Amino acid sequence: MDLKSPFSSIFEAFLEREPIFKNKEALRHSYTPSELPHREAELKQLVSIIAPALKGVTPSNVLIYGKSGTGKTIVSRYVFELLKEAVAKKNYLCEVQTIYLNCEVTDTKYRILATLAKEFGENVPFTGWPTDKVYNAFRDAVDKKRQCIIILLDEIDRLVGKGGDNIIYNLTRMNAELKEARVSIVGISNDLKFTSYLDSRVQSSLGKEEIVFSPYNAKQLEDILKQRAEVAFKPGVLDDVVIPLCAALAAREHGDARRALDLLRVSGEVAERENAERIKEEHVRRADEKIEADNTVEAVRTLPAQSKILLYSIILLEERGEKTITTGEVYDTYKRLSKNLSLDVLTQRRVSDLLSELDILGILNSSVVSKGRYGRTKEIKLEVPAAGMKHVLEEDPRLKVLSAFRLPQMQLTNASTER
DNA sequence: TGTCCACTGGAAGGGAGGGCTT
DNA sequence: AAGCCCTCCCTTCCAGTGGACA
Repeated sequence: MDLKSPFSSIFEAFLEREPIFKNKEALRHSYTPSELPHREAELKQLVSIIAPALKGVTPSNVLIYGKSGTGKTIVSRYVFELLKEAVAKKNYLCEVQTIYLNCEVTDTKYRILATLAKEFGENVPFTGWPTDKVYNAFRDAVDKKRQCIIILLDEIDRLVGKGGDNIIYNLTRMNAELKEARVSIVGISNDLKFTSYLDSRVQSSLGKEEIVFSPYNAKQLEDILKQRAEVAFKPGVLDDVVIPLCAALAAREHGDARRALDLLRVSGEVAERENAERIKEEHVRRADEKIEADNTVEAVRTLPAQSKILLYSIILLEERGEKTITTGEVYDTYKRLSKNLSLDVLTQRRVSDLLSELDILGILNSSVVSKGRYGRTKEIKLEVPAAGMKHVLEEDPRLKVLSAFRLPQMQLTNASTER
């Protein structure tokens, strides 16, 4: 290849460009900074609850509440790290072990017990054993020696209603069965009302101590961003307005520090892609839009096939100019599309659940309305741009043929459902 | 005032799919 | 291979309901 071609310098130019970032990792959620601004009080509170473990006294169970991005996880993990360091330094009376579990990932009784048991060297399969057996394996493994186990259950509210409340009960009652070891639970929940769904015995045992993380305000978010920006960016690349703007935009969303960090990082990426030397207000604005759009596209792309068809049905109805879209209409259209694709047709009951899931994802908005004599139904509105989403859906090879599908024209009378 | 529509949403349970033990 | 167990997705059944209409 002729290296004098006009493209030959493209890579060099790319490499020579002064990057904006010094260490982008500092803006990731997983990064643990050396200090946690505006969370000193919560940190001390948690330390004071857990510290007795070092003296061989079983710490009370703790529940930590707060919305997403208020620093619950990072503070807890930070405290766990401090605890580990303390244990490593001195020979304390009691051995202390900490375990972190995210209940969004590990969301069933079986999986939690299996993960815990594995943590203690037990060989438990992904599935197959009766849950009691896994529990026994875990309990016996823990009880082999005198030690204090502190289990951090992140997003503990995810366990409720999936049979997982049972596991919380088991874990909180476990000490009664242990001879040598002691177990304490630290639960982290986004949902303030979460305990009300629990058995009252579990409620009192789990909520012995409670710590509430209030949302950050814009000023506090600014401090956090400043601290991270110092590590993440080269000096002088940030316009003065950038950090306050990121903070303000994130504060609008219940003071979510994660959102603020994402915003700052994506702003940097947008600027970098444009070969800009500094990050300016416009980059932040564009980053904000990009994050929003990316989130929904990703959510839609990863939907199961049936939900995609359902969403496609709603888009078609909206394109046809329906002012109000009801469950019945969606189900009708969905049936046609599914038959068109020779896929199984789910029942209306199931479809109703899928619609609720789409609602929770923020892809659509449904509200139950009563039309008097004409029954009760959900009124459904799309929360995403129809045309753009149609495109995303048609990317799915299974749905591709639907681009040729045409809905019959709107009828003047409310035709009853056909079979 | 009662009726009745078009659903909603809870409960129970079936069965496929994964994986174990004996 | 047979007999279990767990999870996920789904169906079936059904009581409940807000409000327009007769």
